Amino acid sequence: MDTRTRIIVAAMELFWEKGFNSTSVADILSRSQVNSGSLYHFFPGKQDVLIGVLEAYRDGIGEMLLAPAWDGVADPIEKIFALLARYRRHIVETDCVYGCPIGSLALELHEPDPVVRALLAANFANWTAAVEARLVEAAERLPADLDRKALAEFVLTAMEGAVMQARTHRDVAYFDRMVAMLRAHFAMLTARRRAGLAPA
Amino acid sequence: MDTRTRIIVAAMELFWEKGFNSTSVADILSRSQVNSGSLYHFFPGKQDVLIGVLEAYRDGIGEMLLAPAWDGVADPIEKIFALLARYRRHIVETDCVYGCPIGSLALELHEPDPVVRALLAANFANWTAAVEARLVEAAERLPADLDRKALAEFVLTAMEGAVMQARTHRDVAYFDRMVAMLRAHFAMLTARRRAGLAPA
DNA sequence: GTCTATAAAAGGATAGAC
DNA sequence: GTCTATCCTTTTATAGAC
Repeated sequence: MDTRTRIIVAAMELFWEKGFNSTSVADILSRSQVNSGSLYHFFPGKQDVLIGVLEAYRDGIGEMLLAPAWDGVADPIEKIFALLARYRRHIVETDCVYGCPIGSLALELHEPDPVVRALLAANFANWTAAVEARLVEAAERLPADLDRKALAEFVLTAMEGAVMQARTHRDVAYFDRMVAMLRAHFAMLTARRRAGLAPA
Repeated sequence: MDTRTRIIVAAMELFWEKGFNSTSVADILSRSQVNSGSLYHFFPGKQDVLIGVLEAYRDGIGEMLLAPAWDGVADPIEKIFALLARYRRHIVETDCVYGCPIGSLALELHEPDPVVRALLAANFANWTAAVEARLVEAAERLPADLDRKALAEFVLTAMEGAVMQARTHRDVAYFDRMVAMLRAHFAMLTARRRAGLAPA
């Protein structure tokens, strides 16, 4: 693994574990086994390392997140819940300290520069686009007048909020209850489609 | 206003504007017009100022948040949406940089000490308890088998997630679409109650 | 309880040889 | 591209007079 990549990987881990502000450049150097001079050769400053990390998340969403989550799952709506199940696994495996790396950075950085903010937004947009595509695949089971973009975003916001609650309360049950509510929401939508009713 | 209160108020504002880690003790001293010696007379350290801030939020939820939001609103379900409208106003008034002060701290602090974590959890618990109480008031319009605690938490998680999205994209529309989805959810629940159907 | 001065450490970033 | 040494600023916290 080349030096630049080692730095990005180390920073990715550290920003996720401790946040951006609580991670020092010394932390990154120590974990990546790189010297100060090398890091500043590749990156003008700490903020540019963050940009590299956010680009890596953006470019890796398919391979790192979606593909593993959807392995062996064919049904489009089940793919959405399989994605949520992936987050549940992260929560359990970290004893409920898991935080979505993008969501945590989005709330930690109060005055991000435009490039950073755009990358955070792009990461969220890719996530919802992937969910929205599954809703399009399942179109015949959902109400014809459904706002698919809004529902895809709703899944993301519910996931982010639930991760926050599970983490704060140190209890996966908060995440599970969110999933149950979303399941109920989808059940009511498909019921509405089957009944051929006008919008509720 | 006494010194201790001035410190808490200044810190409350600063933690909300810049976050905990990005606020220095010097920032708090400057805004509150207090000297170093006085601050450390009242608080052992910066973290204890945070504890004071979280206690103030916890003790002030009724007066600072719920009462203003519910002024002139009688219907229990509308009170829930009036609370969300309050957040919408904050978002608009801050040009979409608004972040929920508790939610932001919950994600920024990756290894909070037990007292801080418990206070964050207590703040969330009070919020959902207030929503849950409105759901109890509206019980006759909702399905009998509804998990009211889960729905109250769902409202909180959706709000937190939507505030995150609106802020990251710098666009209230993300918040508005979440509210529309929640409205649809409530509409489907009340329709289910009126139809007297079994759980979807 | 409040004031000023300052200690002690950590942080981001740079210099310059190799 | 990599190495070591180091500068400079910021930050939390303390000392001790009043």
